[in-house]
Amino acid sequence: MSTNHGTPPRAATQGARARARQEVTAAIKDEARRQLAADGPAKLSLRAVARELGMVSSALYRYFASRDELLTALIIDAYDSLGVAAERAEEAFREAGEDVTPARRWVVVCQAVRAWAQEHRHEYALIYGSPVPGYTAPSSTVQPASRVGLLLIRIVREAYEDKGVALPPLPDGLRPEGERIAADIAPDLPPAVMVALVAAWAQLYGLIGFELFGQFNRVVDDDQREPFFAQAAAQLAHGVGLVK
Amino acid sequence: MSTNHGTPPRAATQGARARARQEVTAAIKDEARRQLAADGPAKLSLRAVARELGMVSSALYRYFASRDELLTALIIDAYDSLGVAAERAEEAFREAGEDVTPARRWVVVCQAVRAWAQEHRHEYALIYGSPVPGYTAPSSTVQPASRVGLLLIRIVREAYEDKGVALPPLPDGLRPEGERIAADIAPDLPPAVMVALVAAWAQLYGLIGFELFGQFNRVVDDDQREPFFAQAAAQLAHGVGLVK
DNA sequence: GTCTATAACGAGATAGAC
DNA sequence: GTCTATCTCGTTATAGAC
Repeated sequence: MSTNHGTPPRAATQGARARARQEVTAAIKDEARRQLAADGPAKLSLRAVARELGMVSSALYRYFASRDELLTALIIDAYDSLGVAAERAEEAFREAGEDVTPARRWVVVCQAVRAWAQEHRHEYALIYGSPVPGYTAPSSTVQPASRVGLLLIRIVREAYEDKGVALPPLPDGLRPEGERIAADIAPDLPPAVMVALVAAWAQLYGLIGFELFGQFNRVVDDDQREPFFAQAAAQLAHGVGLVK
Repeated sequence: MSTNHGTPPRAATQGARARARQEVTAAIKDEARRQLAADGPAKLSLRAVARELGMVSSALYRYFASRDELLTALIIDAYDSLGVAAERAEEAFREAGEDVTPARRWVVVCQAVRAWAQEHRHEYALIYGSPVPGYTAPSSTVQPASRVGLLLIRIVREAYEDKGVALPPLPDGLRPEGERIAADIAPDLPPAVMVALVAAWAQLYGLIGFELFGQFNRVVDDDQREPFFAQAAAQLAHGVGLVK
């Protein structure tokens, strides 16, 4: 209701404050990510972050109420960063590409996830690695965590609308669960597709995690991992019914 | 050169010592596994293990030269325990089962791995979860780590010998790598089979890890996870060319 | 030879008084 | 916000019991 004529106007003052707060928040998270890379999430300590930033530990509590809350912020940031990377890659491919088939879009998304994981291995470990002892993720992480999954669903859905999806029917025992998953997430897709999609989604992270965490070390040559992954991702696309 | 007539004979004496040593070693590892479950591998502490056992920390060094060596022992034990579980399940199925097809044997092994992972979630996290910060596994872990993989290869090989494997050829770019993997691990199998096998192997752990680490929480119903997994494992079998 | 206990070092975290 | 006293940790040196 009150207008503001003064200098500096209230909006600017609040803006400046908000900006400062945002900068400190960002600095805290950056330093926390550095410690994540060095010592892993289990040893993340508010005190150490504060020390490194030249602050006193109590000052940090103005920005994050607890270590767990800082962890949650890092997790949400990681999911969002991964989601944005995947979405951008898919969009760029769709806009620039010739030969845009659903299967190719699927592979592009898989490759984007793999690339992000390799550029952010510690954040990847944070969200898809072992759970942090003593920490349980709050429900605010659920939505960011689903971004990549929803993108994959969108690709399959559009292929399905164009009749570009072909899958054998589900075994009877799984039909009800397939219907439930579909009802929850993508009511327009048949149960068999949803079940295959959830499996492919998990399998994608098996491929990426094995490579990232060294399980391929004496198995797949370093310079062959990219084509190997592309082949496996294409097989996953086939597994959810996307035709070549 | 000196013979021993006394009682107890040397063999028994050594046996007793060796047995005592083995018992203490086992107690140390048991307590370490307990701490693994409570605080994760990053916080595993020799001192805490010693304290809990009523020993003094320096005494532990008679059994493990360092904290990392204790970790290595736990890792090797976990791989071996998992390998034995998978091998036993497969053997039991082969001996008792009617309808023993390669695809069914494959699914049985996958289910055994999943069951072991759920009964030993912290050991599973140790070997297939995020790497432990500051620890790099020595080469002595490589052989135990390959037990399950070799079992899966054996199943596919026997199916291949019976012409029970059908796979499309590899894309040209991956053929050399497929040949290299085959030459290293299973020279009698064609490159396309080996590439598909390595991918399926990684994907299996994606399924298991997602379920274990909570990624399926709002996606697959608790009581439907077993049939869901069985279906996915059967699809993996199909992916390596095992026919129904 | 094999084991355990004492003591210590250097580094880091933590709690609380000020 | 600072300082200090008190913890933990991995690891080693040493001495003595069996």
